[in-house]
Amino acid sequence: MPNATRGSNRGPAAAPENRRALLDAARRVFAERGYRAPLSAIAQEAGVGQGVLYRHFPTRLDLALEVFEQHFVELEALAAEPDAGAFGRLWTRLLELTVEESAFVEMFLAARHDLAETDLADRLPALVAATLPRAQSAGLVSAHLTVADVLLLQRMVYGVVATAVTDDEARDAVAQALALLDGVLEG
Amino acid sequence: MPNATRGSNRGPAAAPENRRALLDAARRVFAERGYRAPLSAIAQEAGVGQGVLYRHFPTRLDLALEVFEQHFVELEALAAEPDAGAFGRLWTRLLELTVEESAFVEMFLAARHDLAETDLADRLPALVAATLPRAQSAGLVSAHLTVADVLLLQRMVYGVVATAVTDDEARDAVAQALALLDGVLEG
Amino acid sequence: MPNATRGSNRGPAAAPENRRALLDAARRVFAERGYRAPLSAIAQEAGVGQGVLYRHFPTRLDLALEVFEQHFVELEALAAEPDAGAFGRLWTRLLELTVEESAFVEMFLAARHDLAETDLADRLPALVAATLPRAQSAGLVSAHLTVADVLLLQRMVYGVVATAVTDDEARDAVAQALALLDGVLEG
Amino acid sequence: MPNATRGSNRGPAAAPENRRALLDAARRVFAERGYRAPLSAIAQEAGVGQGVLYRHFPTRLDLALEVFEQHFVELEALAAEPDAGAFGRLWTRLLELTVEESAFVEMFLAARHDLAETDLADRLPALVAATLPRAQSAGLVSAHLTVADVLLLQRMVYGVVATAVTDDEARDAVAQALALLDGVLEG
DNA sequence: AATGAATGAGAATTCATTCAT
DNA sequence: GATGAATGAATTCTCATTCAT
Repeated sequence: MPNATRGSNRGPAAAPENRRALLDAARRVFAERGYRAPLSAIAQEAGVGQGVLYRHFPTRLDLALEVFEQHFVELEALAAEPDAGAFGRLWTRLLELTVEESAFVEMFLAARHDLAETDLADRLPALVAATLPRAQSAGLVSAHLTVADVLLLQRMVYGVVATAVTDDEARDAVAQALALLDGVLEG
Repeated sequence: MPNATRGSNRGPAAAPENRRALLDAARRVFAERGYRAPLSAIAQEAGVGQGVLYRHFPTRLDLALEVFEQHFVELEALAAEPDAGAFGRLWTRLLELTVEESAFVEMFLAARHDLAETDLADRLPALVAATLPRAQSAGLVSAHLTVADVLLLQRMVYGVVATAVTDDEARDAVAQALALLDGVLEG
Repeated sequence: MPNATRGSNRGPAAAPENRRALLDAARRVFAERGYRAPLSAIAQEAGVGQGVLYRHFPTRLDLALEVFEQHFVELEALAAEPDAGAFGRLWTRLLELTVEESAFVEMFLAARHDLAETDLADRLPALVAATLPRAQSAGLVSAHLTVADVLLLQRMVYGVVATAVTDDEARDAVAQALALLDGVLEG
Repeated sequence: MPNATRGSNRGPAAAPENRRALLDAARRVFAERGYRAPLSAIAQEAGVGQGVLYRHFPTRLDLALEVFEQHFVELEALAAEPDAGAFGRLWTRLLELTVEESAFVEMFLAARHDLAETDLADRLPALVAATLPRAQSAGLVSAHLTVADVLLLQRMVYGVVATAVTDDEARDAVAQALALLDGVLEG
């Protein structure tokens, strides 16, 4: 019979705050210790009990999905802009995310199999499909490039980052890779 | 009183055999259950006690390194052939390994940080450096390609495989990626 | 500023209704998931907050007692009828309860030790004592049977039900047991 | 990364001793705290680590089965004797077990559903079937009694014990129940 | 008086590692 | 040198209970 410890029960009002703290903690902990880090570490880092974590995010995947979600929201906002430059900005931000948030990469890799059941995999293609044609019409991107090609290019950049030893090396290697791919991307 | 075969303790003579069995088991288990599979599973699969595993391979990394080693030996044999086609065969085999032994990819990713202290990272560049020039002289490969470029291309293929959902998808995606990269590779 | 219906807090007026809902939920949940089912499941099934459950029933036992109480009220009504057949109807209903509400049996077993402090144990004997003599005078039941015997017989039926694998088997086994006991019960 | 604590590793030689200690501890703990007692309590009571418990008995049921097994071995020994009195001695011991080891009763009840997949349920009937006819031929037991009847009678005694408040009350109540059943059992 | 989130202790399970034989 | 059992810390998940609102 667990004893609820008398102490700082800040009541339901703390719920949204706790949720936010958990997401922040998850991002930090996943980044530092990998996607398989103990959930208890995340709860502790967020300064909440284990139960709160489970209430807000029943599974590890729910937590990961929410972290992914935040990034997707940002990308979708970029893709929603109607001008021809939207694709370019989307692609740029995607590369930035890939390079800067290498934990995001690792998390995605680790969660990949679990994610199969979600629609996450379809959201990025949709964004590319929505923006690529306009960029091609405007002559900003090679007309031969398909949506599948773009996604493949991103996966290739992914590989460079994933195999990089340090963040700096990742940055340099991606730059070099993009130089190699120059002819492929541009018209 | 020689009373050797009590139980299944086959004595010192079995050491090399055990070592081999452990390596085979490690490859199978890593492939099936990932690099983080329990070491006990490997010992069991090899049909030896846990202690034997620890005697031969004090850490998980030692086991992984040895598995990598076997692949490197093969690649080095390919690179050692003196003809202009050596680079092509090396590259082909490298891609095969990347695609077919996806566990190898995962293992490498998982062990990456631990591997930083080893010389594994330098051996592949050495092989490329030894074979690429001959292939370029023979006009088989674009003269603009550097050793660094080749390694980068391999990492890109890596990314495609690492992000693939299934082995089949990996194969298809790599084929498509290579088609995209065609202009880069060939003269 | 009366701003009552914020959320679904229906206020004090809902108290009796909540109590009833909790009892119904408790019966259902105990039946489906056993006496050790999480209290939160009962609150949820009742559609009320956890706090309400604790307000109405401070302990799991209070909840169980109340469920028992409802059955006792029914049995006491049967025993209150003044005719010679009252004992027979009481006995019949007792057997039905034992057989049909197997969760009731389990609950009683599980709560048995806690129940020792209550007067539950005395109420059934009282009902038997109140009705048995009239049935014996009318020659409906063996004159040798004591109140203690009847209670013992019920416990024996209990044992048959408690050890039954399925409800159907319980029914059959009780019938067979009663056949065995025929000579004991009747005059 | 769990640290194996340096300490009292008495080596494999302790295995049988540990197994015995675990069984004894299980019997004690089940008796005192019920079949659902924490497994950790059993390991502690036995003076071994949790892992040892899991090695010897992967599931709670395995532990319970082994405890049951010990009793069955005893009963089977009784039933194996070829004289007409075997049934009587089996029945007597069965009642003793039912009464004296009330934890055994509780354990059986609690494990009942898990036990469905085992052959435990068939072993007791087999013992009765093997001994009852001889007792009947010798006129020691009513010729009308079937194997099913005997098992039913045992379940009825079971019920009496299961619903008893104390061990003493159980003993008295069983005696009284057997008196009631006298006519049923004897010829 | 109701709500429902927070708390954290408890229990099950898994493994890396050690070590007696 | 091999065996395989022992150890126990670490992790996940569950709930009884409290309490701010």
